[in-house]
Amino acid sequence: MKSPGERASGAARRGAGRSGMAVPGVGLRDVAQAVGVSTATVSRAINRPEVVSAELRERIAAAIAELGWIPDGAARALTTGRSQTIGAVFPTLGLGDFPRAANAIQRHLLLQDYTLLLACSEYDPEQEFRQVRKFAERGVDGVILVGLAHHPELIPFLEQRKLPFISSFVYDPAHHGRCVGPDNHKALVRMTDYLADLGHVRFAVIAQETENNDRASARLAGIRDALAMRGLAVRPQHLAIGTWTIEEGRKLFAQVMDTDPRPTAIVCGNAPLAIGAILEATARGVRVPEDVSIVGYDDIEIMNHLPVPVTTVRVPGEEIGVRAARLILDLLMGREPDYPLESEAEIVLRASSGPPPGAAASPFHAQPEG
Amino acid sequence: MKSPGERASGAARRGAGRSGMAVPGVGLRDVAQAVGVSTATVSRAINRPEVVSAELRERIAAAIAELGWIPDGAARALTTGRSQTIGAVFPTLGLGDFPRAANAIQRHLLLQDYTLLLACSEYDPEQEFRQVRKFAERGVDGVILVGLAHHPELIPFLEQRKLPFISSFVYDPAHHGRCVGPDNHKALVRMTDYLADLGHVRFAVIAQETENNDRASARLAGIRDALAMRGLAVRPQHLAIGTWTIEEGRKLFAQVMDTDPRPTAIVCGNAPLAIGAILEATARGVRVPEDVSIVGYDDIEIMNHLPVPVTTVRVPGEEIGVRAARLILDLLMGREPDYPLESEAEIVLRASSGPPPGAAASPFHAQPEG
DNA sequence: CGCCGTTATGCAATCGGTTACAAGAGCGAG
DNA sequence: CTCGCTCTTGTAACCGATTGCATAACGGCG
Repeated sequence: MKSPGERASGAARRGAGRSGMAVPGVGLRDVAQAVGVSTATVSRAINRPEVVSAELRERIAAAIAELGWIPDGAARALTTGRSQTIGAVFPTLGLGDFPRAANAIQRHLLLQDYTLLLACSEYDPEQEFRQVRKFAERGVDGVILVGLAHHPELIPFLEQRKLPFISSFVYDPAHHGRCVGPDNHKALVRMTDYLADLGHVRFAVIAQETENNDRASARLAGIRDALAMRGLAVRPQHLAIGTWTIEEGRKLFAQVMDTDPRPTAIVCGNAPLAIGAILEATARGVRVPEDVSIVGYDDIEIMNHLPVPVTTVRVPGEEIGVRAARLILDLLMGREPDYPLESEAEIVLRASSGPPPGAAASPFHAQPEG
Repeated sequence: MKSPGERASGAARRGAGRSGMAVPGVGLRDVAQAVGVSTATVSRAINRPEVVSAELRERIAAAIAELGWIPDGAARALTTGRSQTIGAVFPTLGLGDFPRAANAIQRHLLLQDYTLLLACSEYDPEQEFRQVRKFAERGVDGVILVGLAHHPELIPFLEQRKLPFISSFVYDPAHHGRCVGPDNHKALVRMTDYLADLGHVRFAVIAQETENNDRASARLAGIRDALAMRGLAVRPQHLAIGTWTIEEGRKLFAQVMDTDPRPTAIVCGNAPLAIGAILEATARGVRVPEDVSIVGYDDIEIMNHLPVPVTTVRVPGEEIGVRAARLILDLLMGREPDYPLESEAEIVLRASSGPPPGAAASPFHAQPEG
């Protein structure tokens, strides 16, 4: 047996070599040996260059480049206790601003030398919890969730393990510092007010299932609360709940329009539903906005290009993604965030909304408040 | 100094505790101690349950649940040389079937206890390479790329490190076993043949930049080759290259239609371009397909719901995702894939394509070949 | 000329599991 | 009763980096 002092160099030590290593055969030891210094010095040259003499630093850098060495993340994670990794669980990547935000998170994390682990829950809290446990196992340093409603054991799990986490796509003052996004309730209050100010009184709502989806639920509540302020409410037959496909939007549009009295304004809870509603309307010869106003949520590109461009709530997905990344890192480092956590959900006015049928077109009807 | 034998239990040993650990204060040692066995036994109970007696296995499982222990991925990765992690670099998540495929990959990997690291290259080979290097640093066991065209150093880098990798969304017999997806060339040959069989001779193409994008480039080549077989070609003024937005689709549609002679068929290289073309056509009062046929690529939901439903190439994103996940794992394990690697790109006929203006409508014109 | 503070570097323990090898227990056969 | 085999479990080295502490080199100062 060799004494500890005379360990063979990495390259020689591992024969056929385990597969799966970052750089088969090249380890920190080999770099150290090549330069003629200890591994400690090489390690310091990487992590705290200022404590290593300039000349040595250069020789080490040269050797690293020469050997093509890449530090082993697992070993590093083991000693430092940080994996430089953040996990995010999104409901899906096929809806609204989620892909944009995911991309933004990933890009921003990379700038700070962090890597993103991404998973989808498909709106199922069980699955979300499973994904988060997997992340914990992989040793993520923090977790980005979507929304505030989760599996009952999820938050305790994260807290017990002291894993920092934030909620995105949602802002709630009660959770300040732990969430970034728009205030969904406020956004739909404003949208509803805008429509009501145009004179609408018969509102229909086409929205996603609100169970396990606090954002959808906040939007619905926003509509209801804004209407209630004016003594109005959504008739049961004007409330249609479904998924997030265009197909569904068409179906639900038909459903709420086949009622008496008909609604004069339809608020859609997500982009595909709004697209479906608009397309079904044009297909049926229902004029938008003359016969019925239709508004959506999420301003994806097509909203502005449909036969009738759609009035919608614009959620700044890119901004939310970047802030989510910043916030989780700040939380991790114990820094105080110095940027707003609430994103403004802007109401983008387009042709799909107008005064209700029969109302005198006011000369200045299309100005939303604030 | 303590002798090795009398190491304190994990919980007691670490005082204030490093942050960032999966389960602060609970380690394999604590589980072992709780059950009164060695760490080796606990480890075996997890990894090779069959060698541990049933009774003990149960007590260990109970203790693990009791203590809420989760194995530390970094430590495990360090010793085993595998991180149970796969990295994927997609061009973007905002186009076509990419989100669907990403989701499918992730879901399938999770079933096999693997975790997905996801990044986007934004069609920039430099960035793709950077992301892959980052993945190598994180110790991924394999890499899933999109397409066959990459940074010149990317493949050598992966090969040098013996990192298994595959290309997705592309099938090329020359790379059999290392790619999954449709044959882009073949798909567009078929689409072009279909249009030519309808009687079209003046083709326009609206497509993405082909530099750094071998799939777009294969599609373009498919169109050209199919036309050449009939002695036809795309006029320079009928070839418009752009990005992948609806806006761009509208612009390029206008561009190729403002020519003389006009094309009678327009082949679009991706979904947003096709959507833009269709919408611009209806906006301008150009009748589809009476005045011009328009076909697309990727069958995302909206293609079937536009004012004129779009004939398009359906790429099975879900299937590609699942197969990509399977293939990279098979490669990793040295297993032979027992499922097809080439995905059929189906041509979905819809209302946007028909005979060219002036042609006698054949009674049976809309049947594509095999 | 010797003492001491700096600065640069090396030594070796350590992170938390995994696994080769050793060792003990139990059992049937000779 | 002993030998040898199988079945379980324990011992301890090891993965590849990080980092507290020790040490060496150097220079300034009294």
